[in-house]
Amino acid sequence: MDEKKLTPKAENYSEWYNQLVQRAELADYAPVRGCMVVRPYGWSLWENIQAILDQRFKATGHVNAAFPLFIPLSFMEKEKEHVEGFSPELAVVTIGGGTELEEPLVVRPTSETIIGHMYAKWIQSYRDLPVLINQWANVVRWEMRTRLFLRTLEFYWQEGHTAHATAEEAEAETLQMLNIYADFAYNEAAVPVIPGRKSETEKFAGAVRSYTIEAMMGDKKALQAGTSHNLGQNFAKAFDIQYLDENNTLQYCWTTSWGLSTRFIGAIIMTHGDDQGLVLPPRLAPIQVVIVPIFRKDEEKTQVMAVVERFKSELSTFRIKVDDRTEVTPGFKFNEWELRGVPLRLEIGPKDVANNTVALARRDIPGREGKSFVSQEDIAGTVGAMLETIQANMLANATQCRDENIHQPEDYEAFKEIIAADGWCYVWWKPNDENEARIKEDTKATLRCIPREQPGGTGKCIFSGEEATEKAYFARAY
RNA sequence: CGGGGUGUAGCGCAGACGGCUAGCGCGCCGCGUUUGGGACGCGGAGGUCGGCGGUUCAAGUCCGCCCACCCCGACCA
Repeated sequence: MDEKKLTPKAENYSEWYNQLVQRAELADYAPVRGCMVVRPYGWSLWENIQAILDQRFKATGHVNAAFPLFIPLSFMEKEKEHVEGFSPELAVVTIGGGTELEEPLVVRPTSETIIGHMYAKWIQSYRDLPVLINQWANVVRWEMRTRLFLRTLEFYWQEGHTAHATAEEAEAETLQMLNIYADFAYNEAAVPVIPGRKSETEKFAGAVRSYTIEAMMGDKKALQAGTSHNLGQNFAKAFDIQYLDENNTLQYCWTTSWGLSTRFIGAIIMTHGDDQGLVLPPRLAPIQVVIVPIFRKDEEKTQVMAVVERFKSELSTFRIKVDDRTEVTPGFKFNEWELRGVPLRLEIGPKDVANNTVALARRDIPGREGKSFVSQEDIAGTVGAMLETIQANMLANATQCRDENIHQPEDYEAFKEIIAADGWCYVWWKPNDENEARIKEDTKATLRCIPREQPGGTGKCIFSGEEATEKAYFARAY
């Protein structure tokens, strides 16, 4: 067994994922079961995700704030579905400073309740609306089975919470944020997600309607990569979030919440990663370009490093790293930066100095085919264009892979075969909780989403055969 | 929480039927030679063998209990 190589995806996908996350230094296991340490490289990736989303939230009128980690247990119990959904996975603090607390505190699994409580204080009039707040925070959910980034007891995310005067406004907000997530996934992460609505059984505990962006991982399992919920007046009624309208009538607000977490890093890994390791989309990569100088003698070193220095200043608008370590060979560095998913690598050696060239190796195309020699002239232009090409190619590859694995079976037998072979099914569906549960029992597949884009017309429900007006995606999921 | 597996150096592992100073590869430190796809030589450092208890002249090794982690299921962003 070659310890230098990752376990191939085809051999053991979970093992491939676990090794990759740790060896690329994205995250490590914490001394507490189910918890992770996000290492600097992984956190840097998260910071890039944060920066882009944060900018888009602000561009749509949202502001950031910070709410407490601890929530009175009684708050969680005020909204019936919410407490039913979350009580099994709450971490509860009962002792503080050595004495038993009068009321236990839950470590927030999400912040609808405590934010709802505050909104009730802050909102008096229709003039106070809408309230558009986001927070970047950590939350805790006591999960049974955990995996780095995908499901840990504690994870990092943003949660937006808004309050509106009308149902229409709340729905528009919910969809606006879903669109931001989908656009982010496509255009920044090169993850071709399918935006859609969750079924009754899959929706958020306490929501009227939940929307999701669903992504297909390399093993064809679905991953919910972001969610946006229309909470209707459920939380407004539970927490008395009321306002006086223009006619001096007391009204309940309409609220929403939406979140995207560090799980998205898992989505990036499993959408783009290959047997060499991580493949990061240029727009999000902590390091976009790594420069590997190659030389033997001091004289060569001087010449090579002169070019490297020039590149450093010419490429200053990119996130670059010069790997000038002398204790490892260039070959070692190539493998290491490929493992860590750097989109583009420049190799500069004596031959390049002589020829006024540089070797350009793109991560999205492994091996020799991804390597070319280009002129040193206008290196910034060349690099910029190549990074865009890589970004586009990654999205195209992921989209192709996704579409190749989505099938449209005509009957339930074919449906079961496709699910058994790890495919996704796109089928006519007449909403029915019991039938959905039966499909899950039969096949382990769940209704991932009812996509926003619909073909129109009607068809026969894949399970019941009844006339259905919508199509839905079914797949096994993380 | 059910089923399976694993705990020996930072990582990966080996240590019949108990036996004396616990070993190997990678990594790490030093010196030298190297450097265009995971370099090599020489010399080093590094361990309460997951924990507790038991059996024994003697326990990584046998027995019991506990703990942790991983994988596969049921629940979830």
